[in-house]
Amino acid sequence: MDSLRIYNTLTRQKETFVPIKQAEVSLYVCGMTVYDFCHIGHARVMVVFDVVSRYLKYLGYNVKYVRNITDIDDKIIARATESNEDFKQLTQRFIDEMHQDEAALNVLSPDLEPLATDSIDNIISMIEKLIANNNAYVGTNNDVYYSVESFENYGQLSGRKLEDMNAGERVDVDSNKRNPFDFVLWKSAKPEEPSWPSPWGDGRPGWHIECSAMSTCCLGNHFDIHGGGMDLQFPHHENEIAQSEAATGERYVNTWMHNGFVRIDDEKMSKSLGNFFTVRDVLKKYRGEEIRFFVLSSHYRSPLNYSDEQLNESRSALERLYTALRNVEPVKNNVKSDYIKRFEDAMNDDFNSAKAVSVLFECANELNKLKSSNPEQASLMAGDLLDMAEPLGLLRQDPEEYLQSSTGSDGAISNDEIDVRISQRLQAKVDKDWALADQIRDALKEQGVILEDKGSETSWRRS
RNA sequence: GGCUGAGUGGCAGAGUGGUUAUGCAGCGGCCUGCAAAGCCGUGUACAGCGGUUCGAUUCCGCUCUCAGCCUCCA
Repeated sequence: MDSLRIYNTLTRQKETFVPIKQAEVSLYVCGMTVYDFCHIGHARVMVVFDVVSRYLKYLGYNVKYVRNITDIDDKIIARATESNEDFKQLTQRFIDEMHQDEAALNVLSPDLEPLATDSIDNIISMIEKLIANNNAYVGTNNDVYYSVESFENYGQLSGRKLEDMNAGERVDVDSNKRNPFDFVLWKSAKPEEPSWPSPWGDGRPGWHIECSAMSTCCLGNHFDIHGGGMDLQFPHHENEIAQSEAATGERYVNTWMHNGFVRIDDEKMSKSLGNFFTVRDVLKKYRGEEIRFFVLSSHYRSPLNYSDEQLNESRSALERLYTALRNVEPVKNNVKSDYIKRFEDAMNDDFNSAKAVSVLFECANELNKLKSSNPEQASLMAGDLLDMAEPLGLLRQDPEEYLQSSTGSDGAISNDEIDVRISQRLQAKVDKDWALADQIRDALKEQGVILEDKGSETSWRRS
């Protein structure tokens, strides 16, 4: 397989990826609503699309990656009221926190991170177009609604028909709407709520319109890839298509990508279920790269079960890869090796990172063998390994530093203390006091430090 | 009720119409003072029932089970 194929939710099949403009890719991903810390589900979106963007660049595309920030909505207003804080202050705080989590996961910043509140003008003009085109109407309560019946292809993405959906089964039907599935474009403000002036009175944008406005503004009316979590398929992305295509008269997006959920005990991790772990929490016990590896160890569309066992396995797996890279000077390999080809085959098959990662392990095995027998070849092999890891955002750290870095646990023994213990043990070894040497080694092991003797030298790592 | 998707060895997780995934764990060996790391060897997995086929875990049908969406959620 020599060209990239991507599963398109719109057609429910893998398609050969052909960008609209040669050598350029426009990518939009629905980002966070910033009223709380990111959880592992958010981490998955960030990592998955970071890899999509990195791999497209690896293939030589000039990528424009936009990921929006939703910084105005009901939950933000509610949370700001709760904490008696200006909503802007609240959202800025969590934007900063989000950036910290991203950095910990080695997620590169998108090229653009537009804010909904910076896009009010675009949102208003898009709503005006929709009203002019008879795709939207002003309700008796002065809210502006999109009329789903006015858009012929409504339901194309989620594969559902208006008549098949059970309106009002779980949520009261809003009597201001002409059709229960009509959705809000502009919501008029209650007293004390943040608001912006508009032709329909003071208010704020509805949830879906911001993404239509920001994506088309940043990437044009018609762009290549739009991504997000599975749960955004309906109604969010369905509504984005309806709004954008009705407003611009053009095809909106070619390829829709949706990542699967993170689960806890076979149940979706979500805010509403309350069964979520924040990235911040998990970083107390695991390295960011371990979380990243965990995310990439399964295909992005599959469910991903979160558990300590899984994270522990990711830890062991990364240890193996970094250990292979120890004591070898990587050299860029100008020949495309078999490993690289197989890696690309895997990634070209709808970003199959799980399969791609397995190639890294085979490469590491080869590297381990070569290290003693053929140092020059080993260097090239290490170069290959790092080249493959790059688009995955893995193995970017110095092996020794990584292996000795903190695993997040509090109260860990310091590097200096470890050095002291090791020199004590080396003396014991010289004295052939094996009992003492073993005792020191066992004690360090209890503190998460593994010693490895090589001749008269001892190296260590945290595990 | 409608619409998706999934069920793989002890665990996790790819993949394939007939041949080794990969990682972790286990077992045996080499190495080591002993370890660790590494290397070598080692596992008759593909929910069930039918069908197509010379041959199916892989294709088709049915059944069962699970998850997701139809409401805010990545």
